Amino acid sequence: MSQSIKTILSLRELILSGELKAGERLSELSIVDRLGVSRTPVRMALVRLEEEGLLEALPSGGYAVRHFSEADIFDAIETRGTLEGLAARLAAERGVRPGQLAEIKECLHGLDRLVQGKQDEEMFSDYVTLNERFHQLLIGLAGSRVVTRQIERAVALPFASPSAFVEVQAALPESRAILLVAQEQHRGVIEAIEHREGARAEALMREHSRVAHRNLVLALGHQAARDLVPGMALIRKSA
Amino acid sequence: MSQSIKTILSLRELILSGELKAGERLSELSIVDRLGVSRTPVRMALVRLEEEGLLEALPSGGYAVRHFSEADIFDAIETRGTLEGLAARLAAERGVRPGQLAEIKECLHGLDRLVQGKQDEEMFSDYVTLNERFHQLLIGLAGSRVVTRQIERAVALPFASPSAFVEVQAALPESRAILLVAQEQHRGVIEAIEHREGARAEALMREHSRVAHRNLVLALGHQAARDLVPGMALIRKSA
DNA sequence: ATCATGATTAATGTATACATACCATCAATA
DNA sequence: TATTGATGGTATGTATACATTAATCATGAT
Repeated sequence: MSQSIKTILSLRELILSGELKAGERLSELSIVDRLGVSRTPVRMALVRLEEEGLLEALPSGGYAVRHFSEADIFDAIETRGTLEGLAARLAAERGVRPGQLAEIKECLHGLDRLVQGKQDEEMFSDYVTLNERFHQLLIGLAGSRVVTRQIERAVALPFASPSAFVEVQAALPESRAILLVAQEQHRGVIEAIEHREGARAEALMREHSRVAHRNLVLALGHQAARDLVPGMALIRKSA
Repeated sequence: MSQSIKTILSLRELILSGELKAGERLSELSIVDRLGVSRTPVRMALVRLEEEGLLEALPSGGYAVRHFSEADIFDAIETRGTLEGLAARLAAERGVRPGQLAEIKECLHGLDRLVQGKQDEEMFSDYVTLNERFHQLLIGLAGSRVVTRQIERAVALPFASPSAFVEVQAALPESRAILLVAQEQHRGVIEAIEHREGARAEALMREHSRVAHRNLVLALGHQAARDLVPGMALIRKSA
């Protein structure tokens, strides 16, 4: 593995764990000292993490750990929902190949089995995997490199991912109900795409993203659940 | 001006002008020879242009000039419209400060005066400036850093910008009609935001982006107009 | 006391030497 | 003849020395 990749992974971990505090300026040399690689891969990692949204470039040069408000998380989720809605609508309007449909339906049935089974840790872990796959496949149904790329950027933020709040969900009493609702939305979107119902597909996908909104609000209420939100270390009350 | 910035500007120009052909692989050394800067700023420029969407990273390392299909342009415009629609809806739902509203209304009236005046080169040049400003201000009305950032990325592609097809438009017989329609949409969006009509604001902003769709189709028909489309050198029939 | 100005320091920006991985070409052997 | 291996060249990856710019602090004058 290259030094650049190693540096990206290490830095990302340091940021998400809160070891590097939000707002903190990151000098290249301090990272060199900390991680033991030269400035070149460090610079590369800083650029990539800025692109990812974890860092912000300072006007005078250099980078600082970005901080987010609760409103930012909300907006990131809304943005993802909007773009996934676009993907779903395009898929419905343009039609999809039978093979693709079969593939995502299989994924859908896998999720069905999980949701109907008993809820233990393994189940939530499998759910995350299958859920990510579902969203990935759905984006693929739109058949658009441009849209795919844009969504990839939108979900790069740790709390914007479709599965960002599943861990939180697992700790909530409402978890089964939420899973059932989310799965019904999965089913509906595929049905809408199959029937070429663009508006329905879009609306459902948008609403689906609001499951994350709800989980966010619930998580912010329960102190225990807060710490399960990925990237929570970056959240500040204001700004 | 830094060497990195100079390299980015030079490379972008070479790519958009078609001097570097779509699909062509760019080795760092060849650029070093061509532009007379060292590998370090060249590498930085390559990373930034990949982020911008003009280059694609090859699996084996290195970069190639990206190429686009007509469908890609279409999707890029649709993506921008969707995100600007999101911004308009959020602005309407959340409300905007009177100062902001006054500012964009002033911009709107400036556009009014231009559209009603006679259409010469200077007018189209001013139109591009004011139109960019209008879109910029509108995005600001949403008051969301996350949404702003996402839109900035979406319009980075040369043909995705709100003003990408204005030059084309100027060369078309339908240009006055198109300008009038576009301006009516501008007016309607602001009115909708002012009246807190989220759905209307979103729908109008989406439809507004389809002015670019129409201009694209018209441009592709007229051979003379084709060359006025920014980034046309990157367009290939397939892929 | 405050502001300005200079020196000092520390940061990023740049160039380049060196390491390494990949690819193509050619030769040798099965 | 085909396939495999060795070998060279060319690319990117990395480290680091050097240049340049920006921030900071101290010192002086107003």
